[in-house]
Amino acid sequence: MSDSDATSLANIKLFQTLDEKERARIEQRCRLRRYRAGQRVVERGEESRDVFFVLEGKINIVDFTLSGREVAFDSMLPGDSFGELAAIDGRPRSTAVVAAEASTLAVLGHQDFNAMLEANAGTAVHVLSRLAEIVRRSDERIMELSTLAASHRVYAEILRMAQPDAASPDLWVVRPLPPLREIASRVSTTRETVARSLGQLYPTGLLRRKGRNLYLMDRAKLEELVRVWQMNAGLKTKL
Amino acid sequence: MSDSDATSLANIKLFQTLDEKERARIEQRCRLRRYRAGQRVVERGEESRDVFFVLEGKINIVDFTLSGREVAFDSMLPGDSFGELAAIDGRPRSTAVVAAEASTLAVLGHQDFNAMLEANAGTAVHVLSRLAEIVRRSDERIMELSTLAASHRVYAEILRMAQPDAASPDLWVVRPLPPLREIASRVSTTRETVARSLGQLYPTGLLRRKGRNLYLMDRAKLEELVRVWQMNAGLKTKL
DNA sequence: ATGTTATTGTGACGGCCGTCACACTTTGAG
DNA sequence: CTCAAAGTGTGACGGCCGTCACAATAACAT
Repeated sequence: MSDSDATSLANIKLFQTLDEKERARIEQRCRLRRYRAGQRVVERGEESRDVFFVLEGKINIVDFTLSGREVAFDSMLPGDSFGELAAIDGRPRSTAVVAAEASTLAVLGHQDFNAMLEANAGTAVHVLSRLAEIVRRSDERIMELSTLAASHRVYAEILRMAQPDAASPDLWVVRPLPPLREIASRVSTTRETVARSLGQLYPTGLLRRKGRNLYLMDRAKLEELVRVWQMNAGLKTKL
Repeated sequence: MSDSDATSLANIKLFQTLDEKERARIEQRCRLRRYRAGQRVVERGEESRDVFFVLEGKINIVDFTLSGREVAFDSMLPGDSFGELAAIDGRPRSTAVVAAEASTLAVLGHQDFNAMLEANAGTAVHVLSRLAEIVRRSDERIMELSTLAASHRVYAEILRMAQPDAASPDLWVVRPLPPLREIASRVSTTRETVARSLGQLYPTGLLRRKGRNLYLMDRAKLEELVRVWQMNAGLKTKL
């Protein structure tokens, strides 16, 4: 079985410190499951405690308000894992999980997972680091929700998504720009507000949109925008 | 040294699975530090990686906006620990830490802390559980900030603070009610909004205030209030 | 008591943004 | 190409709530 095989755990980040033999043992304890785009993997409040590893596809960690609005928490790509919380503390699932596209997952029971943690300090440290990263990101998001106006949260999210352009230096690009509705759910606002926020910056030349590409003409200036302005600091008048 | 001694780590939750000898070894590696009320223990962005254990007092995990508004994340009481994040992932402090009252802390260097994690699976699992709890709480707060109006976040916080009254059953009480400014910083709003939110419920009889006690006359109904109403659902008209 | 300070209640004002509505554009399937 | 479906831009409206201001009350020392 090659490392690029979709049925192999070799590419899962969590297992990088495991030796070949240990990994094979865990692999035997896993079940493979395939999901179609849009299919629910986990429901909020569920009692299952399995841990999942993404082999192929894209998985979204989300939650829903009573009125049906979606709040996005995270996205998982091949190599990532999720579901550790319930396995660790035995409590119900805190969020739902949806397959964003057709995906292949490996599923490990919580007993096997916890046994692995106890037997292998390296893996436990990996999980610790991962949770630490999640806590930091959550804290940052709470701060953004508490202090930044909606449009600035949009800009902050754009900055996080942007990558340096292959061709020209100093030019950053979000490619492909996801549907505005998705950006909205990541920063807890509406797609209309996202559209208006971006629209406000097109005239200034800071942002430029071409099809599904969004170019950041001056990343530093955009960062400045997000950093300096506080909530209710008079957005419109300062533009 | 007795277990109730303020210089002992015996009451620290993290160490509950350590045997006496191991604990004594860790204790030797700790330094004791005292803080006055209001004193900063850790600054956001700092490069230190020490882990702290609360022996006496009360410690607040907070962050500040550029305009000086405080955002409260958590409070630590004797037996609790904090600062694990930086020790685990080696990155700068994500939030500030302030002594809410005169406090005594034990401080452990990150090398000692990490060595303990590797040597003692039980303690590692404790830390994992603790981080899992933090992640769940953060997710809940993000959901609240994303979907609940400010006044409902206030009610949700009141519900979290309330304890059953010793005397009469079915009566819950927040005792003592902290300054409204503190509640405001926990749910990311202003003290004025907290005052108005509580004030809205006094006439209904759901809440009743006597000095520094806040009585919840009907906990179930208050929970219903928080659960059912969504943001912008027309608060005033429905009261 | 009596002053001093912290805390609380409330009014007024204004802006951000959620909601609804609808036209326009882009995308993608057949 | 053609047409349906998805995505986007924009206007109008209204309410929540952050901000400022100030009075009233509580808390607490001397």
